[in-house]
Amino acid sequence: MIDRTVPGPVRILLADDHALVRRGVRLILDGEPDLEVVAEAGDGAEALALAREHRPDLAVLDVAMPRMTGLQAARELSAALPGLRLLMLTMYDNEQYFFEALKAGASGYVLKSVADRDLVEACRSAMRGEPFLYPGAVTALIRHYLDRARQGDGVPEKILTAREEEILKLVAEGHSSKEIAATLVISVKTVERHRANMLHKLGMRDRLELTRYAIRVGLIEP
Amino acid sequence: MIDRTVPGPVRILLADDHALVRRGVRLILDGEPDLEVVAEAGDGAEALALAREHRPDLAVLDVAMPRMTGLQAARELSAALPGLRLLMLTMYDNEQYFFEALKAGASGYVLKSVADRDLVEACRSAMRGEPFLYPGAVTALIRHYLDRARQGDGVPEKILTAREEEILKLVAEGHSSKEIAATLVISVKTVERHRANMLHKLGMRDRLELTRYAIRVGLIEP
DNA sequence: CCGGAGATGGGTGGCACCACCCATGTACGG
DNA sequence: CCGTACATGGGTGGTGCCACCCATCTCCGG
Repeated sequence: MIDRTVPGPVRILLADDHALVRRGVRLILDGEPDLEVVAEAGDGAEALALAREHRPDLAVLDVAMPRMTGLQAARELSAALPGLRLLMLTMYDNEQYFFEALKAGASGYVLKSVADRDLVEACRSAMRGEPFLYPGAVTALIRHYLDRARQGDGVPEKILTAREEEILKLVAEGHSSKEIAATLVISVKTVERHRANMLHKLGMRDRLELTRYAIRVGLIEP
Repeated sequence: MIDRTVPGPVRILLADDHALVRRGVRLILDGEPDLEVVAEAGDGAEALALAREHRPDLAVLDVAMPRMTGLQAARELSAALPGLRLLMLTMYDNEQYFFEALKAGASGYVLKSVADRDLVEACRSAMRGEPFLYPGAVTALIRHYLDRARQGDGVPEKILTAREEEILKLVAEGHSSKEIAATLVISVKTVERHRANMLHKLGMRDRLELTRYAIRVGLIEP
């Protein structure tokens, strides 16, 4: 554990599939004396590898990345490097994914559209162990709390399981049940079973609606 | 017209809905002595207004922006400010889109994923009146040229007809052929005919791909 | 230790989608 | 005035999606 009483700069791992965004984030963060980007990853898998290598203090992760999403990466990183702080960076102000991010162990959630204003502060908050919530997230949090208080029931519950999300991603990318079954080495019926469960859970009618949902929540790009 | 024989820095209008991307692009461009960002817009409409106000030499436009897409903005800007150079910035390496950009009057097309490397060079190419094409675009261009050379016909022209676009919108919103037929007061077969024509034109396989296409080009929201 | 949740797999049937085939009418430009 | 593009409509057949039904196995928590 790094001795935070005599702090050097916070060592940051940056993961985003767009070099341009990485460049912007790096310039913003490296402009601060107490923050330093030590590694850049272009996808979730690379982030995981680089985190193991560089042991950063903080990981700033894009939610939507190829191969492994930022949320999956966050879960893996949490498990692999327990002391690591996590900050999610996203294009979409989506309530569901905001809660997923918190559950995946993220300390904060910053919208790309306002990131130039909030990002540095979010990093510092994360390192102090405090959550950082952009204003829209606070609104979502309050609305969600009120909703549950009104209905009187329990925790937000994860809408989709990890396996379902995996299959949703493939469905939304346009793969047929047969293709997905081949990819995951399971039967077509199981793929259809998962897809049917998702349709039921989300109150949707077909894979087209699932696709738009996946795009909305940032699981895939159009 | 500015006198390019005694050039000051190229005055650039930057339009992207993500402040973070704008920040990155601005830092990259302002780091060059011959380039200067004079205005930033968060969407296409704002870009149009700022272009009228600042009369920049070059506009760097994100393809996907809220309210008015970069392509729409490019067309409007071309019409409003004939001398203006245009450079499109995009997340998607999509052939169709790339040709739309060229048709909208863009001098170049740069992928965000490689923009930190290519962007400055693309700006200078645009100001010299030369096209800038990232390698993938060159490949697409050659393939397209060969396709047309083989078939012996002319310019790409408008991809979809007005009626097709109308039907695409409904398809992408998730309506079935029967519903669309009822809405437009035509037969189911005609709807299917139009849809099949679109699939053929765009080289796609099913309505799911059509949906993503519609989202990409800003015809509908996810 | 048992119940629930999750992942796995199978069968049947209806319907939408999609790829082929065919045709007619209109409008516009060479 | 004729060809081409566009919109219209019909038929046939294959395949995938989706809604139902059924089951087994594992894992975790009460």
